[in-house]
Amino acid sequence: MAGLDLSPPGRDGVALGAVVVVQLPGLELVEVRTARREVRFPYIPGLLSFREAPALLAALERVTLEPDLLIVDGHGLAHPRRFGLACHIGLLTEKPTVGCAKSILVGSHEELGPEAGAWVELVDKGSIVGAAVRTRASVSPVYVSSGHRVTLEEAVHLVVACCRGHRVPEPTRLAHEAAACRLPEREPAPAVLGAEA
DNA sequence: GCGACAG
DNA sequence: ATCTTGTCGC
Repeated sequence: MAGLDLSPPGRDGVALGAVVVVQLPGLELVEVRTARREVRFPYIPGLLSFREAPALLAALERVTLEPDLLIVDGHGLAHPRRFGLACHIGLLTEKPTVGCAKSILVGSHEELGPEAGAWVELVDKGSIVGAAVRTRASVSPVYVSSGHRVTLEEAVHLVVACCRGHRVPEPTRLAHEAAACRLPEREPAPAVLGAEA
């Protein structure tokens, strides 16, 4: 699976899109790619795709492995038009995609259990659009929603499965580090015939 | 009209 | 996203 994130644009308007590929179930880091790109579109709640998708797609084009799933730092269905950044990325890449945001854009939810793994539905205008998920005890939840070709339940379980003691799932956290130039680019290890045996 | 509002 | 120190708790 892969995590995607974008650095805030610098004063020159250039941002760094980052993709990290990790391997389940151990979450070993196998590839890190970034792409510099000028970001012109302003941040407007609900229109994040137009600002972030180009740089993220540019970074994705540099990835040589074929991640089976993408985790995006933003919402999928949990969006006013039910089509957040995770939906755009998923549709354009044709890959199963999960949205995992750190705050709510639309919807509300009941209290959820304090233990890691607890979750409740996120509801907007009568529709279940996502879930509030406790990725770690004693921290505020993250907000998970389907981006593309995943059910909400699958999305929740995947996010829970790739958390390692932090509030944010590991692919997203590592992508954030890479976008901040704190994690160097990495080539995937060359595949050697018979090496898997 | 007013407030809320991913990153 | 950023502005921002120390502090409380595991």
